[in-house]
Amino acid sequence: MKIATWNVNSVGARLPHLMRWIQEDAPDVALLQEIKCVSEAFPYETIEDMGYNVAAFGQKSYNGVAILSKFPLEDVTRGLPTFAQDTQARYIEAVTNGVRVASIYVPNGSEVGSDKFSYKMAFYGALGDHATQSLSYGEPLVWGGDYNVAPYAQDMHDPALSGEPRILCSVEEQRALRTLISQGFCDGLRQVFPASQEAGKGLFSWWDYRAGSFNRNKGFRIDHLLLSPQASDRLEAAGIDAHTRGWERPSDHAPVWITLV
DNA sequence: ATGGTAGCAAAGCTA
Repeated sequence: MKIATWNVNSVGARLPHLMRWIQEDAPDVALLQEIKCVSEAFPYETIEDMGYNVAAFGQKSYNGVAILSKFPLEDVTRGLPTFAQDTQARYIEAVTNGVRVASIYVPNGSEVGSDKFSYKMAFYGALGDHATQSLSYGEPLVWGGDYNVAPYAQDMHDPALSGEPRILCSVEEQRALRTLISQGFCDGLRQVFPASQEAGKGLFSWWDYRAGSFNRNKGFRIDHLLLSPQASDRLEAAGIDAHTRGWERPSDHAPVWITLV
C-alpha cells in the first residue's frame, strides 16, 4: 500500500502534473495540500476517472486539503476536531483500506514572532491534542502533510540555518514538530533513510521558487509522513519524487511517499 | 543582500 503526500500549490494549476504523477507513481492514497479552491471546485471527475475516490476540504483562494484513494473512504472528518475555532481548511482525515490517514497543511507562520507564527504554534498545539486521542486507539495511522518545519539540521541544505530565528528553521518550530513526533509517531522517511547515512543526506521536499533554489538544490525537508506504531511496523519503503520539481511550471513541493506491507 | 518567483484574482496577500 503506497501512501503519498504532496503540496500541489493549486490543484487547478497543477492538474496536468497531478495526472502525470498519478499515472507514473500510482499511489494507492494521495494526501494533497494547498488545493487553493472551494470543495465544489475540485476536479472530482478527472480524478475519479483515474480510479480514485476523493474527499476534499477546500476554501476560496488559499489552503485546502484532499484525500485521494483507490479504496473506499470512510469516516471522513473535515477540520481538526481539537481546533474548532479554526477558519482555514487545513485538515482532513479518513479511514481507507484499514488505515486512518490525514492530510495536513500546517500554517507557514510568515515570520518568527508574528501573529501568523502564533497561529502556527496554536495549530501545532491542536495537532498534539488530536494526536493524543488518535494514537490512543492503537490503529495504523499515517499523518501526511506540509508541516512547514525542517526538524533537524540534516533537513536543510545549509545545516547552519537550524535553530536560527527564520521560518521553517527556528528552535520553537523544531520543538513543536519534534514534540508531536515524540508523542508516538515515527518519521517514515527518516526510518528508511537515517540522516547519519549517505542515502539520508540531501533529502529535500521543498525548494523556494525564488533565486533558482531547485537548480542549486537549496532545499528543505518540510513535508512528512508520520506513522503510528501499528503503521511503522508495516513500513517497507519510502522516497521523495524530487524529479517532479524539475517539470515545467511545477509545484514548489515534491511528493513524499511510503509503502506499507 | 530584505531581493528573488508563483498562484489567486484582479491589487495585494500568501507562501
